[in-house]
Amino acid sequence: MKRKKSIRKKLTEMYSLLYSHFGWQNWWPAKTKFEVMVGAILTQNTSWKNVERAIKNLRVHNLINPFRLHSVSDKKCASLIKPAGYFNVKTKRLKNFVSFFLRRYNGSLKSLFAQDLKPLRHELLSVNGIGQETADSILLYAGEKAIFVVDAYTRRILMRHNLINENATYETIQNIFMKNLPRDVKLFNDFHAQIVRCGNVYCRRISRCEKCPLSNLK
DNA sequence: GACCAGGCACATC
DNA sequence: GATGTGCATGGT
Repeated sequence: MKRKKSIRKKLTEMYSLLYSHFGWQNWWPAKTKFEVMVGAILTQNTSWKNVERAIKNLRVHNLINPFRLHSVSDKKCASLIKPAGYFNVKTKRLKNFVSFFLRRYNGSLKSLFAQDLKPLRHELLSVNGIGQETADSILLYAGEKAIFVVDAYTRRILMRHNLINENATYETIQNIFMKNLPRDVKLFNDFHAQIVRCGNVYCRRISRCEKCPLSNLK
């Protein structure tokens, strides 16, 4: 109980320090919910800068739309998302996801996100190319469901502050946030955004960095 | 030129 | 289950 209380305190303090330093992050950086989902796939193991170029290309060709993206050729799609890397794999993943979205929900965001969190997460994970982080990004940032996204930054920051060890699983890390914070979509949204911002702006290593707003975190 | 980036699936042991 | 590997561009 004591342990749990201290984790809760540490997380709260962490968010408070980040928020004071960076301000509200206004995530996810996308124009539409569908674009959030596309971006979530494109950003797999890739820097956001490169994803932005890919998304821009898709926008120019009017392909940020499930029906049009579904009918474009693989070759064309791959050429447009090339800057995001892994373009052949990601073309397949985008197509897999869009096929699922059209087949199961007729391309309707409303029906997709009318589903409850748990079954929808399960469904998303059954799509080849959508893993836990991608599914959770879609659920939180497009679906506005209260689930915490775990990524490389999240793992690193928790390790840096001794809240996990290096072999902690995705689920373990996710539970640290989910079980110690109020289930608040806005908080989950901005907390994860702050973590990414902090990782991008300051150090990317496990060791602490002096400029980091969390450097004085006890 | 090496190393890394907001992963994931698949093969192999 | 754990561990290794392929996928690929662009920045540092």
